[in-house]
Order: sequence, then C-alpha cells, then structure tokens
Amino acid sequence: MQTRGLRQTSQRKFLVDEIFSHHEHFDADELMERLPRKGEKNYVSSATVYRTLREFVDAGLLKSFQLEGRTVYEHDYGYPQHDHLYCTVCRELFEFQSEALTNLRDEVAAEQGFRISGHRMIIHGVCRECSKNRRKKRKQDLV
Amino acid sequence: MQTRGLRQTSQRKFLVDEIFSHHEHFDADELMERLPRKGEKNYVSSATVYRTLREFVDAGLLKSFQLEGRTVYEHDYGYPQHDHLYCTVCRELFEFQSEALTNLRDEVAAEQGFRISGHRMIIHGVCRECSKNRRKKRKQDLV
DNA sequence: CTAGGTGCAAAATATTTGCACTGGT
DNA sequence: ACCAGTGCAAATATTTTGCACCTAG
Repeated sequence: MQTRGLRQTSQRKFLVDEIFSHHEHFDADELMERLPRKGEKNYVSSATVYRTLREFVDAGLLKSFQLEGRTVYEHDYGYPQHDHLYCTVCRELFEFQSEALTNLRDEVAAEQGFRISGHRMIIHGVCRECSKNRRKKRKQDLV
Repeated sequence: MQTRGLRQTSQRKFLVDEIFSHHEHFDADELMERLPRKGEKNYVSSATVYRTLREFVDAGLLKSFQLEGRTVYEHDYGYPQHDHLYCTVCRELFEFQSEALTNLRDEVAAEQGFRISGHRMIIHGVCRECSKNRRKKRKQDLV
C-alpha cells in the first residue's frame, strides 16, 4: 500500500487503524481527541499527526478541504467522488453524488480552457433534522 | 447604505472606497498592502481591517470564502451569483456563471430536505495561459 | 454626552518547522 | 549503520480580543 518509500512505523500503523475504523469527516483536532494522551500507550505527537495526515493525502488515502478555518479530512482510497451539504446548525457534513455536477464542471472547464485537477462543491444550509427542531443543539455546544 | 446602526467613520469610508475601486478577489493581507502604512495619512490598523471586512460581509457588501488557508473576499452587493475556477499554478481565481449549477443544487437540497442558504463551488486546475506556458511564474514567486 | 469604533498589544487558533534523538530496514 | 520518522518546543500565519482612548451622532 504505502510501499511508496514510506516506512511502516508504529505511529503510522496506529493512525491508519484509527482513521479507517470510522468513516466520518474529521479534522486534526477531532482525531487527536480520540487518540491516547501523552504518557499513554500509542501516544502520537500532534506534529506527527499533522505530518501523517498530509502524507496520507499525498498518498491518496485521504482527501482534505477547508471548512470554517479548519482542514477537514475524509476517506478517499476506494471511495467514490462526491460532494457535500453542510448544516450550519448542527455542523454536520452530508454527502451526495451527482454525475450531472461532474459533467457540468467538465463543460465549464472546457469552455475556459481549464485543465481540471478536481473540484469542491459545498451546499450550505440547514438539514432536515435541524429545520424540524430548532432547539437541537450544536455538536460543539453539547460539550 | 449602512444605515444599519453603523457609524460612518473615516476608516470605513476609506476602506469602502479602496475595496470597491478594484474588482478583484483579495484577502486581508493583500488589502492591507495596498493601504497607507502606519504613520501615513488614512492608516487603518489591521484589527480594524479585519473587523470591517467582517462587517461588510454581514452587511452584504462582500462575500468571503476559504482558499488555501486564507479568507478570500469578493464584491457581493449588486453583483450576480457566480462560482470559481482556481488555477493552482498562477493562483488566480476566474469566475463563471451557471444557472444549471444552481438548479442542480436546488434539486439535491430538496431531495435531502435541506434549507439552502448558499453554496460554494470551486474547480481546481490549470488555466489556459499556464497550460500553454509552463514557465509562467506564480504571482507570489514574482515578488 | 456616550455608545460605538479604533489602535495597540497580547491572545487565540491552527499548523509548520528546527533539531536532537530514535527506530526501521 | 544510515536515514527517515518522531517528539518537543519554538516559530508561523492568520485572525480575534481586551482595554484605554477617541469621535460621530
């Protein structure tokens, strides 16, 4: 898999396991909260977490994008192209697939003579649940 | 215009003039480079620049989004909805309009019961010019 | 007059980096 | 043994905030 010049260290093995045992979107901070603390077994420093996330993106295991200042990661390896709906109330990301969107993108790019490397589409709004229940708390505020 | 509870200070007048005399995308840093330095006439502190940009977004004069870590601003007031192509070589943003994209967005959102507040679509790639001329330098690198 | 606005400096956030040490191969 | 990888702490980069002073209305 990463016979790409990369060494198979215990930290990387642990991080791969941790990252691919869940399928949600996450940022560096959320990931580190799930990991062992300093002094505990399998502790990984934040520098290594950041370095590793970046490597995984380069290696095609993860994709990343910016959302409200943070860098958000999601699985990429063996996972189909998709885009996102972002609920500004519960701050959850929902996925959708649309071939029409990709076609439209290709058309636009062709018109402008653009050589596409990718795209990022995020629809902002309020999800069904949060529309129903205005009292629903934000993820963050629950903590 | 901003009889919205906001005071008409000299700083704000100056910033409005400066911001709306150009039509390019910009970030806080690029804007401040164009402004008078400390000690000069019309100097505006960076705290005020950040505060003002945020107000202008709230007031509907500007729109903002994240790109490569920075917050990028563009004119919004009286300017039509559009999306962007981003050239990863010269780092320039190009605009395009597509009603089809908006329709597609509305369909997707309707399916998922989403109440839309907006969207952001950015196509990444290499623009025509940069494809032609690989030696073309990045904006940044020229400085 | 007085609440909102500004400048300054310090703080907060998120991420990167230099460096000495460690561990994979 | 050698060099990539790691932890630590310090550095960066960007944006926000506390506070004393200023000023538009």
